[in-house]
Amino acid sequence: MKKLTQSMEDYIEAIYVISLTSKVIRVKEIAKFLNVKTPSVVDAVGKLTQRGLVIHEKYGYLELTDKGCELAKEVNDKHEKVYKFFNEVLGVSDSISKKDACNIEHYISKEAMDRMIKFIKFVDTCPEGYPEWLKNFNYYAKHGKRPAVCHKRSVSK
Amino acid sequence: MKKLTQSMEDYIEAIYVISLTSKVIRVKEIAKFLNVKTPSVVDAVGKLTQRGLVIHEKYGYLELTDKGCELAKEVNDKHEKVYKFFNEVLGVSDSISKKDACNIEHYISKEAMDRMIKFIKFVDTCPEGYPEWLKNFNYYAKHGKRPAVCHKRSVSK
DNA sequence: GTATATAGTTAGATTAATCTAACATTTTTA
DNA sequence: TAAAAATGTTAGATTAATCTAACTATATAC
Repeated sequence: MKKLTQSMEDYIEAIYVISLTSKVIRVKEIAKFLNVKTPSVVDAVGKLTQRGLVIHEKYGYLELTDKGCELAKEVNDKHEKVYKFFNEVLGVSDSISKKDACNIEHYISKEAMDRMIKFIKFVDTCPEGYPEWLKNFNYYAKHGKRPAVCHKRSVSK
Repeated sequence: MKKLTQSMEDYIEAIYVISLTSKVIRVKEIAKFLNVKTPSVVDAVGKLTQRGLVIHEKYGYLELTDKGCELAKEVNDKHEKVYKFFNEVLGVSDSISKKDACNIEHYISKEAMDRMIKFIKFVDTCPEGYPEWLKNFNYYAKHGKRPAVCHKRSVSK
């Protein structure tokens, strides 16, 4: 089956995200979520329905099929991970990280995705907690130079 | 002036990149570079000409105006930096880094770009050369676990 | 239970990016 | 220098994503 377009990915992801906090899903909510008008949503939902990703009772509620849900989760997962990487590793602000993730999620390769995920894990599982080098990077990014070296004594004995 | 579309950015960047290794630029080369047909190029060049970014002698050569060149460099710079970050920091393969950079260059924010650039610099200006933690990350990405700790003696005296 | 408000749909237009096929110009070459 | 080859352009079609305006269905409120 052909890949979804960026736009269709947005729609299916929106439905998924809305479903996380909302019992029922309506055309209007999707429109609001994505900042588009309702006819655009109807159009998109029609296409997603044809592909068996969404079920839509006319004039009624929407839901994702299993396949649709799976796909939506994949897209959203990329979003979350790119967001986390930009925000937590690179230190990009929340709002910009969100925007960037929104766009990049449609384009980034599996391989790069994998590396970002591993990078986050690498940071999160650092034996000494939040790693020194990342602190130093944040300092560097902010001040344009490394922090003054702290000639700390060896911990080993 | 309105922002260029992704596609227009591709065209202007292509012209710039071709100009780096080629004395003269023709419609056909751009088509080949971007994997599109010549009428698409003619179309795009028309639009870029209207915006004062390109000069095109009918049936002849093309060149970027100063403004066009500046813009093209900006786009290409993003490309280069994203490529470098993916490749050198995240350890993504050359070819995939290139493809990802190609897409992401159109979407990434100034802020994230800035952080990536700083990250690369942070790595490149590490006082001890290629940083230990990045070696460790590469090991981690490859093997799924950190390298066995080397209880090295303190260097300080 | 009818009128009004809200939500959803359809029809038709617009913009952007692409293509193919036909045509025009320029360059090459014999 | 005339024919052939290569390159560039134009016209017209297609696909995708969006919109507005008009219309339809459902829900709500007296």
